[in-house]
Parts: sequence; C-alpha cells; structure tokens
Amino acid sequence: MPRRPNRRSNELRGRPHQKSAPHPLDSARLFAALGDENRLRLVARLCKGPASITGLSEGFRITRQAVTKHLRVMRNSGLVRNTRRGRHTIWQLNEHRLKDVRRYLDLISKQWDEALARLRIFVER
Amino acid sequence: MPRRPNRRSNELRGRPHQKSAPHPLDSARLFAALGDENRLRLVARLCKGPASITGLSEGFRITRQAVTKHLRVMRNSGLVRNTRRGRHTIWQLNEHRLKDVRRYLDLISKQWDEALARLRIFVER
DNA sequence: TGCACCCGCAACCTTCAAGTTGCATATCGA
DNA sequence: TCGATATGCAACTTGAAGGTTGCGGGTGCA
Repeated sequence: MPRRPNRRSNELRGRPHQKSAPHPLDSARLFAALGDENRLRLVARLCKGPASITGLSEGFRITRQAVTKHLRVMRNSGLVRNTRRGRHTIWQLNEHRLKDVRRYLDLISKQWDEALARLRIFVER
Repeated sequence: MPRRPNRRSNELRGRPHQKSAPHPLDSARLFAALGDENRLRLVARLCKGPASITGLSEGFRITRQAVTKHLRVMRNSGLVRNTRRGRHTIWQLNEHRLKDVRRYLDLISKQWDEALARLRIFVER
C-alpha cells in the first residue's frame, strides 16, 4: 500500500497558521518549530531582543544558511517574524504564538485533571 | 567537512530526561515529542484517561505499530509512562512534564517581555 | 564608482523519523 | 489445553529535516 502523505512537508510549510482554536495540525507545527535544540537556542537569543541573521549566527556552530532555514521554519509556524531594514533583516519573536502554545497546554492539563478526578470518584465509590 | 552529529537520534532517544532546569536539549526533546499531529491526537485521547495500545489505535488511520512507536517517543521524553497489567499495557500522561513545558514557555515570555520593556525605555529617552 | 557587507536562492548530501509488514511471545478464557 | 487477544521485536522503505557549498543581487559607505 502506498504511504499516505500524512507527514509534515518541507520546512513545515502550509497555510501560515490557523485563525484560532487549537487545531492539532496547527499546534503540532508550533511544537515542532520549538522541537529542535538549535531553534530553542535561537529563541533564547531572540528573547534578548530583535536581531539580524548574521548577529544571530555568531556563537552558533552552524552556517548562516542553516540559521536562515531554522528561522524560516519558525516563521512558517508563526513563532517569529522578520522585517527588512536597509540591507539588514530584523527577526523578532511573535509573543502571541507563545501564548497559543500555553493555551493548548492549559487545555490538555485541564482535561487530564478532570479525567483523574473522574477516575478517583470511580475508584472511591 | 563531515557533518557534526548534532541531530536528534532515532525515536528521540537519550538519557530518559534531565533532573531539572530547562536545558535546551531536554526541552527540545519534549517539544519534539509534541511536534507531531498524530502524537497530539494521542495526547488528546490520553487526556480522557489511561488507555491500552489497541484502545488508542482505534480511530487512528495508522497501524498499531506506528502508534506504539509514537508512544515510545513520548515515553523517551518523559511525556507518558506505561504499566503492564496482564496482557494489557496501560499508557497514561505524565502531567509534571507538561508543567515543565509550560515553565519553559513562561521563562521565554518573561525574558521577551523584559527585552521589550528595555527597548521601550531605550526608544523613549 | 567601487568595494565590502548582508542576505536570498538553489543544488546537493546524509541521516533519520514515520510508516509499513511479518513474525514471535505472553496472557486470558472457555 | 488451545485458540483468541494484546503486545513486542526486527527489518525495510521513503520522504523530509538538517546541514553544507556556491553564487548572485541589493545596500551602504569611503
């Protein structure tokens, strides 16, 4: 049987990102964007304020091109955005996307808590 | 130049998970464990309470074996754990790992907020 | 004007994640 | 005991992620 094209495509591409409501696909793209050590380091750098690509590349052991790719993956998930200023490209965090992730986690925790409560009631009676 | 072995290994393996302190590598494994649509669906199912593999596989369009692999990925990141009960294997969420993720995101948001505040002061004076 | 700098595009390589199939093993129940 | 059920293990395939290199095109400055 031919494999179903269920995987995520190159650079986690797709429609930029959903309007709202934590859809699994959209959330998965967000988590995947954070699911790489180098990308997390980039996020840490961006936490200290906006920066250009060459600025971000300093201190990294990977090529500027690799950094560019990572940034693009994060942009496709909505995690960061970039603006052109002369010959520099300034990258910065999209904080509201971080809030999206946290909302998703809150939802999960809440449901899990309720499930545990139900289990407890079921066991105790 | 030979590539540096910087990628995540098969099934996101490694030492089970760090003791504490949000290390990029450990956090990246956690995010990566959540960074797949099918795995997020599994988490959603597990939110409704513990379940066995065949129970979890129902409603999925992938093989039971694939589900097993996903569960193992999540176990390696500490997101879920399993217990053998007779011929069933019961899988359930590890809620404290979800809290780890949220703590990491809180840290990022906080630093980003501070960076924005510093920028604002710098611009305004 | 010319040169240094910053960046994007494209081609390419290697490794591995996600999925499949097949078979082995252990447990429960009639 | 024996079959059905539930799971584990291993090999294999394939597409994509992560990385590199080379080059060309804007932009700023002396």
